[in-house]
Formats: sequence, structure tokens, C-alpha cells
Amino acid sequence: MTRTESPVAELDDEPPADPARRGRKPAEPYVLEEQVGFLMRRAQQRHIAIFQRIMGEDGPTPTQFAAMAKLGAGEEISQNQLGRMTAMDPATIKGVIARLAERGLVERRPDPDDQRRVRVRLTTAGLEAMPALTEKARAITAATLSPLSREEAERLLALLARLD
Amino acid sequence: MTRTESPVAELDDEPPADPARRGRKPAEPYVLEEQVGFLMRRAQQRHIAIFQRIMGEDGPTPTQFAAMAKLGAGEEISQNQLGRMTAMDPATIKGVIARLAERGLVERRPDPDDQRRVRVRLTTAGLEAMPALTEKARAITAATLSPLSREEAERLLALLARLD
DNA sequence: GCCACCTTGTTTGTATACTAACAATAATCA
DNA sequence: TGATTATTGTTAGTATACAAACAAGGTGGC
Repeated sequence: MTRTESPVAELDDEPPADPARRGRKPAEPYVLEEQVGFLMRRAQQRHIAIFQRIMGEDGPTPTQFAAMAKLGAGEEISQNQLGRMTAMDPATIKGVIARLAERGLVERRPDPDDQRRVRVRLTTAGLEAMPALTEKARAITAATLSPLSREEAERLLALLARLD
Repeated sequence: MTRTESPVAELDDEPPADPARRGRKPAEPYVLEEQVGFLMRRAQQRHIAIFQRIMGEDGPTPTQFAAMAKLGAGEEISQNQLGRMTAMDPATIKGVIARLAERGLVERRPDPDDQRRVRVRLTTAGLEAMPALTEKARAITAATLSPLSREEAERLLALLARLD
């Protein structure tokens, strides 16, 4: 699982990298469009655009739907724990849950056993919305991956999952 | 995080998922951790954390550095055009340039030939900062891709580039 | 039982990102 | 030329994200 040597830097035909360059030759250029960060940002922009198009005007955002998906069949989960499950820090999940609550899709109540906790669950409206939303979510995944073959898509997901 | 089985449960064959599933079988579950959007968001979170660690406390953010990289050797580019080159819409690039200007790394001046335009370029301080920042950017890319072999990294970049 | 420490949640501040609406200027075409 | 259209930039509003500082409720060590 370790990788100590040469970075990536070779989509074209470049000489090996060198950390200390003192007045040396032009060396390899830094090409923004070939950097992981830039490519991921662009891919995410496209994905989010697809998400909004399919979910529609007043549909949930990606993080809102992630929270709803984890609340799934009606479980009650503490706010921070839900944040951990959906890769959001406490400050972020707080806002997401607040907006879902404003729209009547989730409800919060104090945990009877631990007064620090806020338990969150889907409302009836939220529960009823889930099947249609989940179908849309599948369509969003499919549309995002549509430029790739099924094998390529699986390879991409496997590689992304390893960047953790 | 639970990583149980194969990444992509199933794409079947058709991107457009069937809109109506009425009382069908249990069907495949929707597993958040296997969706592209979720995996990309997590990968980006990790990348941004690496970025901030290596660039340091008062280093540029990813978008700020992207803008600086495109201004490169001292070219003067209009604000919106710079936004297009770095995948930022006009409202976003405006804020990024404003913050870079506050820190004295770029400067703006009206375009003499087109009064709508604002031309942006690196200041002397910005220019002088670039070599060290670019070295750090290379280290960031390498660190982000470090869980992968060189071949895997190249495959990932190629796949991400196709999601456009 | 008490105190130190950990966890949970909130608040504030900074930085992306995008939409929508708008103003000013250029470019085009009838 | 004059009107329509396009481009450039700004402003306001919504929604992530994270850090840092804080309050308050649990837990364990002694």
C-alpha cells in the first residue's frame, strides 16, 4: 500500500521530476489540466449539475439525499453519527439537517438516554419520498458514468475508493 | 467504513433507469458508499486536506492556486476568461481574484481596448511565489495519488478526464 | 464522590460554487 | 445608422465544507 517513488506526471512524455531546480532547464511544465485535483473538481461539477437536473428544482441536494439515504427505512440516528456516516463534519451536518427539517423531510428530538444527543429520523413525508428519490439517484449515478463502459466505471469506482 | 463487496453493484445495461418500479422484487439495495458522487466527494475531501497541509496556514486554496497557475509567467488575462480556463463561473472567479488581490498576489486593471473587461495578472510578489508553490503543488498531486501505483494513477486520471 | 477528560452539538468566520437578475459595453445585422 | 444580441462583470441568495472556540452532558480513574 505504499508508494514512495515517482509521482504521476507522465501523461505525455516528460523527464523525471526534480525537487530542487536551480536555474535548470525548462523542465517539465505544470499542467493544471493534468492534476488530480483539477480533474476531480471538474468531474464533480458535472456530477452535481446532473444531480440537480434529475432531482429537479426543489429536490434534495447531494448531501441532503446522502443523509436521507442513511436514515433509510426509518432508523433514528444521532446527528453527529449521521454526519460520520455521510462524511460530513458536525458543523456541516447540522446545516443539512436543519434544511431538511425546514422542508418537513426529517424531524429531530432529544435522545432520552443521552441529553447531549439529537436523534434524527425521516418524517412520514420523507419516508414516502424515498422510493422515487432513490430511483432518481440511480439514474444520476448512471448518467454520471455514462461516458464510460461498465468495466471502466467499475475500475474508476475501485480506484476512487482506494484514495481514502 | 464498511467496504463489503464489489464497488459497483450493477449498472445493468441502460443508463436511463426505469422510472416506475411498482411493488417489484426487493431489488438491489442503494448503497451510498458505492455511488460515484459519494466516492468523489470523499476523495476530494482528502485531497483538499492534503492541499491545505502542504500549502500551509496562509498558502493559497486550490482554486486560488489554479488561477495563479494559469496566470503563470506573467500573462494578463481577463477575469472571466481566467474563470473559463480554471473551470469557475464569473461569480466564483470574482471572489477568488478579490482574495488574491487582497493578499497582494494579483492585480487588476481595466482593459484599455474593452471597457467591460478587467485584466488580471500576477504581481511581483505573486510571480516570485510561484516556483515554491508549484513545487508544493507537485507534492500535493503525488501525495493524493500515493495509495495508487503509477499505472493505476494514470488510469484514474484518464478515466476522470473522460467524465467531461 | 470528584475531577479530568471525552463526546456531542452549536456558533462564528472563511472559502468555494452555482443561480438569477442586472448594468454596461461590444458586436452584429437589417 | 439603429436596434437586437452577446459578452463581461457585479450583486444577492442558497448550500456545502471546514476550523476554531465554546457549552454542556457523560465516563472513568482515583
